[in-house]
Amino acid sequence: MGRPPCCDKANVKKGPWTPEEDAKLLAYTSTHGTGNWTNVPQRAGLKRCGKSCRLRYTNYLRPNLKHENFTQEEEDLIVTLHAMLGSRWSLIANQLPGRTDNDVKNYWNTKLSKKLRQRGIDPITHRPIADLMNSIGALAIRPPPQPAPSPHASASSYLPATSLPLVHDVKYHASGILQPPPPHQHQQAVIARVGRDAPASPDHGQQELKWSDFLADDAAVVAAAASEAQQQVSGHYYHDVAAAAKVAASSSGGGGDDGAAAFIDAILDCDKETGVDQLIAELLADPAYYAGSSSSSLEMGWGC
DNA sequence: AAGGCGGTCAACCGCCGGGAT
DNA sequence: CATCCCGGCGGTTGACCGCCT
Repeated sequence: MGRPPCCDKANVKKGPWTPEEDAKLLAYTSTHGTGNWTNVPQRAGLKRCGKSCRLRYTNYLRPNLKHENFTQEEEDLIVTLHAMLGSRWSLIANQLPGRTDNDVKNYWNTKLSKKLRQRGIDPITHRPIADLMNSIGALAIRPPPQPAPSPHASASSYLPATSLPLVHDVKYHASGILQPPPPHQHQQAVIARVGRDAPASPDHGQQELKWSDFLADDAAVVAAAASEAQQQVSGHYYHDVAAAAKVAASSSGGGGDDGAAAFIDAILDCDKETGVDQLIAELLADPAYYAGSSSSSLEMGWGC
């Protein structure tokens, strides 16, 4: 059973907001602030649901919102963050000052996902569609699971083949939109910006980034994925995040934004708990990993 | 000129987490 | 501890607009 409606639907206006309604809402919020949305319609003289008022304010009327088109830099950041965070639009929007989660979500659904598809990238996994098709084909003909690996077996046996790059996926889609600079510099620059570009949080009701909120879920997914070596796609996704966080941590020099730092710390903690940190360390030490990544960009035809 | 069609985006819906009681 | 209520979130819808035939 879901929550009961927050207001009497029969007496509530729906649909597009009129300039008069906007003016009333703005006048109210400018003098009384934005607390307790349930009471706002009544006090502001609006026949709207409180929820509708909140949405109108946060998505359209709120000060400092940008209403112009997304810049190339913003596009790049959205794609990169989507690869790391998935459809956690509010988290992504937090990294784009003046943009709302609704803005980012709409822009992704209407423009960016298509753009990626046109470039041969699957917008859900952020991997080359050709690689995905290869993976599906490989899974279909893969022999039954082998007995448990020996204690000396390389951790990379749990990881995707080198033809399925890990953290480099971030570079993939980013460079699909931007003119790609040299791989490692670009990769670090984009990821490091997640911390640097955190909003200045002009109001006192600063919304603290809760990066760790989603980590538990992802870690659970990863743990399951790690236990099933065949489930390479989801495992791969987590490695993207963890490895990207390591890159960000190493490039940030340890200081910087609290939210991003907490995010990175939480990921590193998860790494230790799940043993993924060991896997990544071994992976990064494997020359084949780099060889695989460099060829992938060329395969995409974007030529660095 | 008009109807069809697809793209865009504001707004709504229902679920969830967390604080208050 | 259970329940209620609120704010927040992601997914979805539908109105509007421009382009094409």
